[in-house]
Order: sequence, then structure tokens, then C-alpha cells
Amino acid sequence: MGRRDHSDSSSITMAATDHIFALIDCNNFYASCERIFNPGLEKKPVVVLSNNDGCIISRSNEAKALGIPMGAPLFEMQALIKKQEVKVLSSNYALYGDMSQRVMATLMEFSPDIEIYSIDEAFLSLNGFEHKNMTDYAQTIRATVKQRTGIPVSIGIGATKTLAKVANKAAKKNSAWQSVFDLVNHPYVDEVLEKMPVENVWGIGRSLSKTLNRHGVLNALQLKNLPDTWIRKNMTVVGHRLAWELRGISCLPLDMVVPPKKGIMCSRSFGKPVTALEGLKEALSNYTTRAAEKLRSQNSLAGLIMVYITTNPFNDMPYYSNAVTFSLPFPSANTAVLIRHAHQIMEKIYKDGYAYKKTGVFLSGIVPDNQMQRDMFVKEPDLVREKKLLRAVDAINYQFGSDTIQYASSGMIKPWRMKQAYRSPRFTTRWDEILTVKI
DNA sequence: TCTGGGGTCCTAGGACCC
DNA sequence: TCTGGGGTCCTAGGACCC
Repeated sequence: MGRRDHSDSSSITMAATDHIFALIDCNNFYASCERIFNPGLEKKPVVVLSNNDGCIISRSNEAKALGIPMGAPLFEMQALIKKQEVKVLSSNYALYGDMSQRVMATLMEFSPDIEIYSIDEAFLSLNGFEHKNMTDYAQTIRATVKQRTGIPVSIGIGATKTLAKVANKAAKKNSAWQSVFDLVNHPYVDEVLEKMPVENVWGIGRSLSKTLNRHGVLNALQLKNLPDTWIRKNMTVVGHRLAWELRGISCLPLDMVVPPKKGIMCSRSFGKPVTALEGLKEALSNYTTRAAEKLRSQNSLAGLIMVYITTNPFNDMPYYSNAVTFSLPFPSANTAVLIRHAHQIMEKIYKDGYAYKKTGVFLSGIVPDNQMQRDMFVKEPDLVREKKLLRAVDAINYQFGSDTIQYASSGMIKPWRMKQAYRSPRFTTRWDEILTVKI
């Protein structure tokens, strides 16, 4: 997300001048959001689960201290959770999305140049603020976010985005720094890099760290000092950029405008397996509706639609998965059209006799909805009317809650719906679930 | 018997991120 | 019993063209 699209992918574009980047990162974001509305969670181990209550995807510091790993399946942790009285919550994305917007709105007051990198992270450019004490300024940002939203953040400052990431990790690690670390005005950058394991560097994943370790590269400083030729050969242009960033040469600019998505995915695991074609089509209708909404919200049309189904890959039942892509006669953002094609694909890939765990739809071949390719051999629908209708439906669903108006093929009972046994109320986005205070 | 080479476009798959 | 979802970028290799 948020990466620059280099026209020549094998080249490295360097920044002309010195930069100051700050990376602001919400601490244990989902767990922190839950705490704000439920003070009973304060100082207690808290974990938030993935969709369908499958894995642990956010942990409070207390939960981390108990040794609960990121991404652990819930059932593997049940004994520990019970013994240590860990508080467990299903994920509540309506709440997290809304809290994220509040945090980002606050950050924007501290610099006009901001890149919202993910739901819980943003880069700020602090160019032009050189006259200020960076650490003090960052502490002010931190205090303001905390006061307005209740969310604790950590801030790392560096000459490149990658160094700001390094600084952010350092800020979290050493409590003496009070969640702020400035690597621009730090005399011993190399010492900090030397203490950072290479697998913790932004952009170094499992595979690359294995290769690097094999060549004796264990920390970020060693990576920084590798010969360019070796890096280019073994780590492609991505690794090359990364090493330069560690050397303080900015190659990853701040992306302030959000480019439209090139692909839109919507998929969910089922609460319980689905065997019948009708159930799969019903779930698929719902997911296609969501995907089409996302498509319209960025004023795009999709030219390709892919549908896939899969059984559970983890158990030893007979496994089956399949996916088929279909090229639409002309690009569309019309939910009804997309559902019709999605269903046709589903009928093709469905095989009787399997217990399906998941289905999903992926829309790609994205084009802006105002410069659609005209195909003179295909009869076009009345696009203006269609757009008006869809906008009206979107507006109603936005105001009164999604699925206020829904397609009949989406079903009413939805027995396949994902598990959310521990979900907190949508405090900030639903009037009927707003927080009440008893006096 | 001899059997080119270079360019572009597209796709699948891998790797990474949060 | 129980294992998330949604993105981006890069490269290699095949198809196709001249």
C-alpha cells in the first residue's frame, strides 16, 4: 500500500535534498481502540481476533509479555488465555476505521505533508520544521493524539522512510525514550542499526532474511554496508533501494495522494462450512456487493472479475480449490451485473460433495468511470441512469447501515456468516450501539 | 545440412506489507 | 471442533511480431 509506481521499475530515484520523515504508529492499535471504550480492559492482557475469530492479530503489551505470538490461532492459545484471564475480542473494523480517521485528522494539523500508510500508521514530512527540536515536537504530537483520541502512538524520525521505521522500532523498545526516537539528530546511527536484527528491517521478510543470514548478514548495519553488486544480484532493485535508504539516501518519496486501487478483493471464511451451491452463491452475492461499493467509492469500473472457492486447507478432508477469471463485455460497477457474472463463474467452478470454507471475488482491469472504452459492437446500458440509481443506493446504505437495501440473491438468514462471538459495540458509527454512561 | 534475434506485452507466481 | 483479509511490486517466461 502506498508505494510509488516507478515508471522504470529497475531504476532508483533519489531525492534531491535532505529530508526529515516521521513515522507515527499507533501502539497495539486494535487492542488500544477496544480499551478506550472499555476501561475494564486497562492494564489487563487483551487480544483482538481476525475475522471469523480465527487468529490473534492484535495484543496489548500485557498479552505480548505472556508470550502470545502474533497470528497465533485462537484454539492453540485457549489454555493460556483461560489461565491468565486474557480478555478476548472479535475484530470490530467499523470502530477501528473510525478511530483511525480521528487519529489521522489530528496528525494532519502537525504537517501539511502526510501519507496515510495503513489503518494505524502515517508518515509525516517534517521538512521546514528544522528550527524546532524534533523530539519535543514529536512529544507534542503524541500528547495531542492521546488527549483527543485516547490512542497511544510511537514516533520515529529519520532521513528516509526506512530510517524512520528503524527509529520507530527503537522508540518502542526502549522505554526511557518515551515512545519518541530521533535518528536524524542522533550521533550513533550505525550503533542503532547494528542492534537491529536484519529481519526487522522494513521490506526484509522471511525469505530475504534467510538468504541474508546464510551470507552472514545478521543486522541492519551489515545490510547497509553490503556491496551494491551483491545486493542487486540477490535482492533485486527493491533491496537496492532499501540499502540506500539505510545509508540515508531517500529513494521512497512521501505519497500524499492515494492512487485508486488496481484490484479490489472481498472474501471471507464461513462460520460453518457450506456444501450447497445456493449457499455459496448467496455468500458471493454479499461479497460482490461489498466489492462493487468499494469500486464505486473510488469512481472506477472493473473489466475483469475473478471468483474462487476453497475448502479448508488445514484439515485432512478432501481438498479442492478453484478460481476462474472472466473478462466483462464492457467495464462495469453495477452490482447486479457483477453478481450475475460472479454467479456464472461459481456455477462453473462449483463441485458437488465438498465442504467449502471460503469464497471470494476479485475485481481488476480497473478504469476510471468517466473514460470508459467504448465498444461499438456491444449494446451499452443507459449508463447515466444506472449511475444515478447506484449512487442513491450507496447513499441510503451509508446513512442507514449497509444492507438497508440489498440484492435478493444475498439472502436473509446468512447461516454461513462469519463468527464474531466477542464483538464490542460499534460505539462511534451506530446510534443504536453508542456508549451509555451510567451516573 | 543449414534452422536468428530482438523487442513488447501479458500473466503467473513469489515476496513483502499491515 | 477451531488457522484473516486486502493490498503492492517485481521478475521470469511464454506468446507474438517483425
